Amino acid sequence: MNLTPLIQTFVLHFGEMGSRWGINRTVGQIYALLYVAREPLNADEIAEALGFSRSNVSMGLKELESWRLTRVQHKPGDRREYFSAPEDIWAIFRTLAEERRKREIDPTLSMLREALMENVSGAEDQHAQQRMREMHDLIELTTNWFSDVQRLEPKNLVSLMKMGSRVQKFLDLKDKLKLVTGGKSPPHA
Amino acid sequence: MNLTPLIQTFVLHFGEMGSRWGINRTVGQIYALLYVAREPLNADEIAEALGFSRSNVSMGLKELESWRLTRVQHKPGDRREYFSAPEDIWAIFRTLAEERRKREIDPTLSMLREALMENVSGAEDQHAQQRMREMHDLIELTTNWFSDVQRLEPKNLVSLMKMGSRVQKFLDLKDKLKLVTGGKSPPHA
DNA sequence: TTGAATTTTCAGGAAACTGTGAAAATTGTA
DNA sequence: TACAATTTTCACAGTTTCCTGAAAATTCAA
Repeated sequence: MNLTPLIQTFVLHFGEMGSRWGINRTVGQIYALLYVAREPLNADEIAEALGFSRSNVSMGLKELESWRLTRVQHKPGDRREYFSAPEDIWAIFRTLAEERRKREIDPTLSMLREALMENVSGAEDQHAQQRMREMHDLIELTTNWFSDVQRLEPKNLVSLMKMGSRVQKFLDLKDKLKLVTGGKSPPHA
Repeated sequence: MNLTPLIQTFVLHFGEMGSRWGINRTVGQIYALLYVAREPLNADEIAEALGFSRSNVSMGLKELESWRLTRVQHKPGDRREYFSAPEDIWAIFRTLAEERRKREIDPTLSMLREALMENVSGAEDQHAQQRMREMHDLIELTTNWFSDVQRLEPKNLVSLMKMGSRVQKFLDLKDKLKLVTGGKSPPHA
């Protein structure tokens, strides 16, 4: 690895973290490198910088592409592809959340919905269905809310977050004044 | 596995999902089983139901305990320990979030803070530091907000979530009326 | 079309992770 | 204290995942 110590620490950390998240070390390191790099990098430069084989880098980049986390561009007079991470970290965050939803949450919700359609009789199964319903409702509520909120302008999202739990006071306000919504029922209810 | 088909599907699904999340299959299946079980189960019952060795179950349960996701109780005249998942799924969710924060987010924030303290000169490192700062700020903002919001009563949390992005309208209201906060600066700013 | 540059695929060795049974340790009771 | 019940530890065999180099495929310029 011919990286500055600063960048090396960062890259190694995300390699480790990746493994805990079911993402392989190579992929974590490649993305960490792209994320901090000043310029887009080609596959050879990545392999060189991280000490991985060229083919390993190729597979890692494909994996990242399947997550829509990279941008590819070309330089004039150079056939090689140059990879980078998006400038906007909120965009990265959103993409990550969308992909995880598609790959993990949605299949889980489908499985739960099918299980809840079953007509069961035993007390064991009835209880299990009740628990699955609770899980289904929680997952559906939180993910719908998450994608709702992510549609806000980043600026507004930040100010919402900075309010933290004081947002509650506005909900109380709403209950008292019945303003704005005029009593319409909420979505996803 | 001598489980009803309904429960078996659920258990197998979480075994698979677990692997994608860096949680091993055994642990995922054990927790799925505890989650839907009507009664607390002892280790032998779990091993029997899932077809795992007794020792594997023992290790899986220890792992779950280290995540604070299980409750242990005893039956009168029976020395064995009986395991269950908490009744309240919001509590499970909160515990999971707290543990992940402790294990993954906090170490990452420390690493980033240390990297940001470094006094660097090269343009490469200066850019890297800038990117790390953006990441640090985003992680800190979202996790602080998350733990703030999780302190709300579940009932209020649910109504907040059901509002989705319409919460924005209340922020506009705040800006117009300068009510409630009276212009105090927000936390974590 | 040819061929050099580049990327991708893939078989198989290396490394990491899992799951087991046997043995050790712990726990509770007589 | 002794001992039976129960839980935990651990070395190792089995399995999965990772990574590589060699070969195949693709791309593009001449």
